[in-house]
Amino acid sequence: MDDVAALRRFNRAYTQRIGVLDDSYLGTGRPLGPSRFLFEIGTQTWGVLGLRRRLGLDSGYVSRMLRQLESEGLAVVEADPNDGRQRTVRLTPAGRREWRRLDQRAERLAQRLVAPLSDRQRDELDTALATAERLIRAATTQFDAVDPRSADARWAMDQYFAELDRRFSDGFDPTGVYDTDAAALRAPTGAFVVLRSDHETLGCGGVQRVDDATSEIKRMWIRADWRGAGLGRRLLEHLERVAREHGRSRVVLDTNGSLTEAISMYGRMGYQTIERYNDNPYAQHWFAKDL
Amino acid sequence: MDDVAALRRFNRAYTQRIGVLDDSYLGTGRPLGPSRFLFEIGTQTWGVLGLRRRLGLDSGYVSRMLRQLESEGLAVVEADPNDGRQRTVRLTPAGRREWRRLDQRAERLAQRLVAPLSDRQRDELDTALATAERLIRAATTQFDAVDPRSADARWAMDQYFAELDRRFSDGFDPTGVYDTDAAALRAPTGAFVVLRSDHETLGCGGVQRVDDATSEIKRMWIRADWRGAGLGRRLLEHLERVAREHGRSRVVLDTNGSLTEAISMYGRMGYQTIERYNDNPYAQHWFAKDL
DNA sequence: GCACATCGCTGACTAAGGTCAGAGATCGTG
DNA sequence: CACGATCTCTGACCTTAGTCAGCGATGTGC
Repeated sequence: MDDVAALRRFNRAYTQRIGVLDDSYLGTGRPLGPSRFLFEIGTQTWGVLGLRRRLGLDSGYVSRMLRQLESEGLAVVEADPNDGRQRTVRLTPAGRREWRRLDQRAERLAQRLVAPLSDRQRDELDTALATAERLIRAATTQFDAVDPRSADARWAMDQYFAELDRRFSDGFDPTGVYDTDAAALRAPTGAFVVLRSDHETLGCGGVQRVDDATSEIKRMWIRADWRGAGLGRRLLEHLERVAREHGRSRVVLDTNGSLTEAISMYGRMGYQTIERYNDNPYAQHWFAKDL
Repeated sequence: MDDVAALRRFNRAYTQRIGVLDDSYLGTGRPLGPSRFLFEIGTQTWGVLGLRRRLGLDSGYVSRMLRQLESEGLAVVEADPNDGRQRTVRLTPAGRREWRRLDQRAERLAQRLVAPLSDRQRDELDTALATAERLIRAATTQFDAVDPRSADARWAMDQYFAELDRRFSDGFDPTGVYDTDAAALRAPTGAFVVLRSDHETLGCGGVQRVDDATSEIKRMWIRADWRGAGLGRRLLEHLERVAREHGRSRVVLDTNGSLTEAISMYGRMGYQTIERYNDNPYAQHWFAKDL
């Protein structure tokens, strides 16, 4: 298996050198942990719980770091107005200054690192790293089952509907679909998943029951700037797997003629054109696949 | 300066995920330090001093780690036969087994990471990472002034002479040049530098005095598999800088007609053809540049 | 053969980074 | 309003990773 040799070679070469970027946290008179944490807070107000989950840190450890940042006047921790158990954190002006300092340190280190390269080489490096980042993020994108009424699901669906509205010749009217979806795209007979990378939502999709043997795939959407990274294929495979887990032997879906990329993907993935099976006014093509 | 935005974005995306590759050292029932050290020893016999320098570790810390590896029967530490103060270390069969285990762990982690990608995407990732690795290593290559009689210098010159022998139509006879170079390419009137990346030597080059106003550039060589990464240009600039530091206002050099890449680089770098200035039997072109 | 440098080892020490259990406050549900 | 669940915080504790000074053995230059 030489598949991953390049990855491993790169990793060894990289961590030794660019690990230096993390050293930008050093020499700030503050240990690495709190520095990194401060940097992660950045300019937003975060729920402490979410931040902790994202960084995978222990509750006690985070609490102590917050006390330290507070005592240095860099951050303020307040109760979450919606949930008195949770707390939120944001940087004070002094904290933001410190954040900028760290940011500039990292910037300078990065610049010093590429300084010996020619302009053309720097462009080449930019391109290579952007490509690698995209692929690595695509590879590590998570498919999370969520409630269709959750904030993430709602956001993704809104993006999806907005795009439909732009692309369909007569626009798209989402009236009523939230409620329908909320009921249909849930366990035990349905599901809704969002694609997540870092704290970004990259896409969504759902399945719902048609009859005991059949599920319908709905609301499949990938963010425009993430298309072509293979996420659509993997999402479709994922939803088919979910349908199988629901005991179905067949999936169906409908689509509008303007969604050409989607239509060609369905073809590649083994979907066959079938007769109209519903009265969706926006649908112009109907597909099915045996699982 | 958006120059380094891609680098920084990549770094954030990468370290969070591929940092996982370093976690392959974890769960071995041994702390990270000794594991990493064991892996670094690998299949060779190393001088403890060299290993320590390479990894930048404290003498006491290393000593303790060696005692631990010894007590677990993974490594043997012996006196260096050439220097009773120094010690050497190598892995026992059990140590090599442990090394293979770590290697396989990292391999599996890397494979799992890229598993969701299609074959085409994996190829794309390989290419992007190989490009990035090459550029990053090129950018961080060190130019170290060394004695021309040192082992590294000797190795690089041997490579260089072997290549000349292959490329010159009548071959190349290095008899006597080692002694001449040993005298000429040294402080205070000369210099010899080797290009290093990790523990590899990627190239070499030297300058020697011609007269108080003039230095000659000699033995410029870049490893064949590292050409095109801009190292030649940087080496030439480096040697010109050294000549300036020696108070020279002009550099000269000679070359053989078969070294076409070198000749075109001299042209790009502002060198002008001049008359024969020496009786080097292999030289067919002579160049000069005012500093 | 002497002075001095170098190398490895040991003991003593430290900071960083983190884990764990339990207490107290608050929320959601019936 | 009672009950269990959830979140934060604190105190106690631990390992890891590393530093530093000094000692003894060995090498190098004169």
